[in-house]
Amino acid sequence: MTTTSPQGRTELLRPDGSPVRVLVVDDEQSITELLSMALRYEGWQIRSAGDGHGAVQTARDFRPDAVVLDMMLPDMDGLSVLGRLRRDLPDVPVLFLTAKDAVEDRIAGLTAGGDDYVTKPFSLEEVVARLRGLIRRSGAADRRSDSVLVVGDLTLDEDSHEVTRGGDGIHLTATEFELLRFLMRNPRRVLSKAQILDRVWSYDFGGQANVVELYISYLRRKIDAGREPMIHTRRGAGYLIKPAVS
Amino acid sequence: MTTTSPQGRTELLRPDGSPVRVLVVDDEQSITELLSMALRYEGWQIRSAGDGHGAVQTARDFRPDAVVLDMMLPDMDGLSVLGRLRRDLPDVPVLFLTAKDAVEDRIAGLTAGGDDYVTKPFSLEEVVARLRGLIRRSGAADRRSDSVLVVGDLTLDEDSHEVTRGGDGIHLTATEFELLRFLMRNPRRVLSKAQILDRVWSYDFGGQANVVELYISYLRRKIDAGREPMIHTRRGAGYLIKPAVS
DNA sequence: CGCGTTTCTCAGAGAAATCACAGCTTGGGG
DNA sequence: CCCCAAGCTGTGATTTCTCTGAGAAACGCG
Repeated sequence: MTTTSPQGRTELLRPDGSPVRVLVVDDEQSITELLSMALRYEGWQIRSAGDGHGAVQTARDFRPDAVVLDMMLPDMDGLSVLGRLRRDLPDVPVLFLTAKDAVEDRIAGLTAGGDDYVTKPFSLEEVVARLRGLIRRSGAADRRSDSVLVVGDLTLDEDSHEVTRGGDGIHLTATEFELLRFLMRNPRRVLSKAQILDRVWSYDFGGQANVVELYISYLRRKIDAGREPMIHTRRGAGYLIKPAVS
Repeated sequence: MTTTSPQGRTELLRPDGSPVRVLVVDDEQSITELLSMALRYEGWQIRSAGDGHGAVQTARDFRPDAVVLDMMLPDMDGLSVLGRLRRDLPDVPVLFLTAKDAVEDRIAGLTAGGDDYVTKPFSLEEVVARLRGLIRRSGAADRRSDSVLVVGDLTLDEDSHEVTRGGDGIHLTATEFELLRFLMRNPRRVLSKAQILDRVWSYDFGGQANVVELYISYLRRKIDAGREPMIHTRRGAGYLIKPAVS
């Protein structure tokens, strides 16, 4: 089931109308806090744990609809945690967090069962999007909710990563895609550069805030080129996207 | 929930009808006083603290619906305070105050959970507006309250920053927008130039008082141009806005 | 390892917004 | 009806913000 919040955002709900529950497991507190904050803002109910034992225990009575699991925990390795989680909750989808340089083939096997993973450092948009996908596909939330965002004649498919405007396919790079997704998930709302940076770029990004300007510029070339513009600047406030005709 | 006060102002209330509670944390007493005064005037219940420990303690039993938090406190850094606040009040939205030049220096992740920030020196209108936005979106206040101010055929959307009169879109600069918002939040009420200056311009503004006249003039060109005027001068007293037909 | 692609920094051009100043207009008290 | 204070607005200097080209560095893939 999906409902539309007053902000115009669509949120996932479980079939019985209660909020989706997500368990976040990471030993770095800054990470669990960051994730908890962002995921709560999605309207989900969050619990967090700092190690494998805590995770298994919490999962037992919290019965989450999805788990975010760091593969590198102090007390047990990710696979053991996964095994024990699955004993209690056989169908819960898991989003793994792994270091960039971690052995990819081990993860590959794990994700075969419908799970997914993101590498650290991640961007919140990425984590949220993948979690939404996992939950949607797991059937914990209404399956009718689909993965295509539409604003005016612009469409973005979160599953296939396909973007079209007026029917024409548009190729975007990964960053461009995430930026556009964030804009399209908040249509007609002014988003500040800080918000965009916090959401679309990795949490450890230490660079210049004008990357946002730069990527907006790239997006405009691809999305708005020669058409009625959909991406607008609110000087001193931020950017927003809205249907062209308005 | 929203109600309309006798003066014609719309104020946020909590679902149970009690006033919204806000905790203000800053080490400069002049700032906490300035803010407390302005926020009380919104009909909110205010407590203030001068350091991190005080903030955490006060938050514990005051249980605010929102927190205004200076990032630069004498006893602990902003992030620690945030962490402890969140332990007790996981969902409370936070409005950060930061120095202008510190902006680049890691606001990272702060706006990610739906929080927001303003840079010092700020204008009271800005703080109030952002707090209202945070509270509205956090669900502490009734979600029916929306973000559009309406006076006669003039509308102002605080989310999209869109302004229309009689259906026609009107482009305003940042300062014009804030001035109009202040007027529209106080329709049919005379606002003195001093009030406007205190409210719409930053607290350290040292310029000529006639900027207000200047910006009223700009607004009239855009809002009233060729139409029945809505912005009126009360010579010697100030300005007011009201529906054209009266 | 090499090549095409993507990400990001830097810096300059340009546009827009803000504000001071000054001269002009208006309203109303005497 | 005159005059002055209060208010209005044109001009232009200055500051601030945004856009974008060029190129360096990092990445991904064969």
